[in-house]
Amino acid sequence: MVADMIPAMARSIDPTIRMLHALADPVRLSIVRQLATEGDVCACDLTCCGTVSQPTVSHHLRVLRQAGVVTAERRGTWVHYSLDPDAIARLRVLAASLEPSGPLRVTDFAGRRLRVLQPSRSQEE
Amino acid sequence: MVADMIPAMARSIDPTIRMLHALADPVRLSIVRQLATEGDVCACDLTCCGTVSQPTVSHHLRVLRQAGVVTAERRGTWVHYSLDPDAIARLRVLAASLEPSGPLRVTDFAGRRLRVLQPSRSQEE
DNA sequence: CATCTATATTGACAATTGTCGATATAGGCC
DNA sequence: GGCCTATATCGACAATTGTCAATATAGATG
Repeated sequence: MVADMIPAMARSIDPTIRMLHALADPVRLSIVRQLATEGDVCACDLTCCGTVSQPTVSHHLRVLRQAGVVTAERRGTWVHYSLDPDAIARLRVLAASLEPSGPLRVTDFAGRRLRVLQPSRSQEE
Repeated sequence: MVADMIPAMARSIDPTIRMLHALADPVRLSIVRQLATEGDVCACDLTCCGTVSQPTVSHHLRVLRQAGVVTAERRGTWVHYSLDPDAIARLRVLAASLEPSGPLRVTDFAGRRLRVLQPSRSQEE
């Protein structure tokens, strides 16, 4: 119905991108870390401990939900959030797939490096 | 000198956020995956295989460099890019810290769940 | 029903982002 | 020096994002 209104990142086909994007925000990563520590947190606690407004927290929780990072369950008036273990597993799999010893890694040609230069200073920072 | 011109995300204090943000783009994750597979790739190969222009690839490589995800070394005319193993290690550590069995995890109260509701349908998707 | 609290949505805005064409820089080679 | 190729930067633009105040919705309780 309102499918055309879904933002591009939310409708990105690659769930890994959606997960990374959801995690790549200070407020959202803070929420995720709190959920990882405390396991099951009421939205009101997430609201109170942050530096941003309640609608902003609600917005970030929606982004996390749509990315599959968290799940929500209503308990009466309150809504409790938890990390989705599958999402964390996907993150671990991603890290493993990028690891130098990863399954698909083709080794670079041994010792082929000619010299190592830092990228010219002016462009960094 | 031009310090005021650095975008907010690039000067984010949390290197984890910078790394996640750098990975949370289709073009950049594609580059990172190619580097994970092939190990050491010339920028010209990254340019040719993509669907975006050369300046765009160069821009994304800069984002990845500034986030510490990749390193660059010049070999004559060419610049070869590699994944920074430290960045991948940081990603693995992050995944581990979010894992349900993670070190800081406080278990949720056993069996305390009252009921499980999907968030109201209209807001998802 | 009315009222209260918790959470979500809407609408607006400034800031950031991804993209490109044009241009600049750097290195190799004649 | 001049020329060629590879890469980076610049300038501009549309699209997306994070944020808030205001409002709406949902559930509990009187």
